[in-house]
Amino acid sequence: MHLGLPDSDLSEMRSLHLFEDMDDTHFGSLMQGTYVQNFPPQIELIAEGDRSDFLYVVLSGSVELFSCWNRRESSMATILPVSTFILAATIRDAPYLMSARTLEKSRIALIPSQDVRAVFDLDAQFARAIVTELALCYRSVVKNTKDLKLRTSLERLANYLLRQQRYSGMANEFELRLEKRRLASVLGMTPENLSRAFKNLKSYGVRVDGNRISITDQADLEKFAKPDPLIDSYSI
Amino acid sequence: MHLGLPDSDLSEMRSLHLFEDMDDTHFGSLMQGTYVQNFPPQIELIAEGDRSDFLYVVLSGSVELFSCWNRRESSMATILPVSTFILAATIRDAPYLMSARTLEKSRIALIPSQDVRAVFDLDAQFARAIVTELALCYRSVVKNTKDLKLRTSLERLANYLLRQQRYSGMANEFELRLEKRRLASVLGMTPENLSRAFKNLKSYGVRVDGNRISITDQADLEKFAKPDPLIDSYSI
DNA sequence: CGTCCTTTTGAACATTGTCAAACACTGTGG
DNA sequence: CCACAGTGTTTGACAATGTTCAAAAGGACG
Repeated sequence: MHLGLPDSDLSEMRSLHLFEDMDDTHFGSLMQGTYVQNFPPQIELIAEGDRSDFLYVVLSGSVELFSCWNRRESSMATILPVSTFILAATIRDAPYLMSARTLEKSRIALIPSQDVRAVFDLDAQFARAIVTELALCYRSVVKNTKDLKLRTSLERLANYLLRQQRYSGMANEFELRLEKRRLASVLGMTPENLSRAFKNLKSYGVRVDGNRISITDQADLEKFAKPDPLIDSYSI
Repeated sequence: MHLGLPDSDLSEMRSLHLFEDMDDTHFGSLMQGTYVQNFPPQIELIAEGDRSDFLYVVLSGSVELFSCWNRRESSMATILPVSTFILAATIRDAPYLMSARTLEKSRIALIPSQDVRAVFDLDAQFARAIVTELALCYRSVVKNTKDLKLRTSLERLANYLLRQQRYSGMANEFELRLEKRRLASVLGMTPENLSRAFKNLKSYGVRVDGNRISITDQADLEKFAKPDPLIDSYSI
């Protein structure tokens, strides 16, 4: 028997772009089959190749999307609250292309994929929101591809730091929100190479102390990194 | 004064997945502002950063999507008839992330972006088709990212050849449909490196004669390439 | 035939990955 | 409190991979 979600979860879900403008009834029927669960860290939520039975929403904590091939693994993205993941597989009713694991203790909602597809056909606002969201995801993957193909690993790291700095309100000092080994994988390099890359950035005014980064010469770092809105912006 | 499109163009556009199931009236109003043009080879159709005023459809010929940063250029995709490109930018009304140029003499339709967005809200079938198409595009970029991050350039080339072979009906001999320098850029390597990579694949049963590829030891090549549907399939 | 462009080749170089070991940090259990 | 194991990070030496530059070879085309 399904008991329904707590109001706090419901209102949090409702505030997501994806569900914001949709009809109350439709939101209700979407939530009917939805359940919310707490997961400990390092739990594998889905494996690539699995059938896409659910659309996932991270309510708190964080989730890593990663992929494997031939005993190699690569970190593809980090999902922070509140956002969905694995939307495209849900839409296409196709197997997941990426695996997902919790990075920390996380509260996660699972919405049955077939309900998402059904409500899509009923609710034009919801359809509009899904398309907008999906187009954003698409563009963020394209930016990532440009980052990978047009930049060296040192340039990728420099631009990553500038993006994180912007995220932290342009402070000269901020914390890496990712383990270094995971950051290395995100940037498409080995941990050893990342360690050396940090050293190389010293000459452009980057100090590193554990997870604490300080940018001592903003102009110099930017001159080297050459950030570009068509690669490094979040929202455009 | 707009004269309307020739019937042959109209029916070709209509046969696109994107427009197949939509209402006649809506298709008509979408086509009203659309015009079709023939372009010579090597014409730059759009530049990254431009406002996304049109959704493009390649009716014949071919188009390369590419990106630039810091005087470097990378080939992102090749668009073959009949398909659209730059859909996500159109949906989000955001600047293009990629530039596009014709590779050969091409016939191309331009649909005003605002009309696409307007008809999206009127026609549920069309909305559904756009989401499905966009999800497919998203997944193909994700696969490309996995290819780039999880494989060496030699492995990428080997799997590219296997994909092309499948595209050519599993023939043991087929033609590269891309200039080698362009293929190198698509695969994220230099032309020199590609040339050497072809040589290295000799030991896995790959013969190269100009643009003609023959695979003399299928099993051996596959054993090396380890193709994976979650990276190398077109449609899943 | 000469010109332009692509492709190939060679050699030097730069970057990145691998492996092994040292180091640092964390939390556990004595 | 300390010793210890476990994990993540850094370092060094080396190997593999990829790039750059220069030059030669091959094709397409006027």
